[in-house]
Amino acid sequence: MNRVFKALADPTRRKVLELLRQRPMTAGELCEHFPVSRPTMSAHFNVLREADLVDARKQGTTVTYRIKLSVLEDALLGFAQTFGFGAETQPAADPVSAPSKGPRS
Amino acid sequence: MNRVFKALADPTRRKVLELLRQRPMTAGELCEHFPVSRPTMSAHFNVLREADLVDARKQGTTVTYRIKLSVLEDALLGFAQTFGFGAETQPAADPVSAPSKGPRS
DNA sequence: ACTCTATTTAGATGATTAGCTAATCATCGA
DNA sequence: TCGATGATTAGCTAATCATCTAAATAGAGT
Repeated sequence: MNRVFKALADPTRRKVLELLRQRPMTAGELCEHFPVSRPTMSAHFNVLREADLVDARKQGTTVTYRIKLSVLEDALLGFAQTFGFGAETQPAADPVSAPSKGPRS
Repeated sequence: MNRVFKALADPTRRKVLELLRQRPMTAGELCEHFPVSRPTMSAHFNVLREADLVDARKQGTTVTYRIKLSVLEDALLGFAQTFGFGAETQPAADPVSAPSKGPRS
């Protein structure tokens, strides 16, 4: 869980997660949204992957990243509950695990 | 909001917040819970204060820290809502601002 | 096999961070 | 005013971090 908070500490990584919330995206596609080099973005992806916040799937030459919403939810709401707020939750619209959409990890 | 997430990135600071959730505590009192030097803790307090997550009140020679639950809640749940979870919330039990509970200033 | 494209790895650099000790500041009680 | 106590500031080191360029890896198409 420490890794999750560490991962969330960087605004670039938070924005990556927000982009992935809309739909899975390839590394290159994600890179286009940021003014930093590709290797830098790759490093950010690594941090997110080590925090288990995203899933990377290689298809041919491209890598598609997919947010793992449940991991984010568990960390965020688990922590929130420690402080007494955010007790009740509904699983939320999940473009990844939604039926007949993307394959789940 | 970036400062909040930066502040939450350190486990010591997260634990400080959890301690302060129970009741306001003085700097020295908080220090007793951690195996690091007082100046180090003082630096952590600064980070928390700059993130507006705690309020410091000086009374004589001691400084009492108090969590600002609403700031934490806004950041945490605001971010959570970006991802679709944690939509409904109740303000949560607040030992600090609750009437006739903890020693108020 | 060659080449083009997508992505990651290697290696370097400057900035930030967490930690320490020693010193300072501020307040209280005698 | 002096000395003790609680807390912070100053100044340092070691480690981590975000970033870069250049090079390596891995498929796909010709």
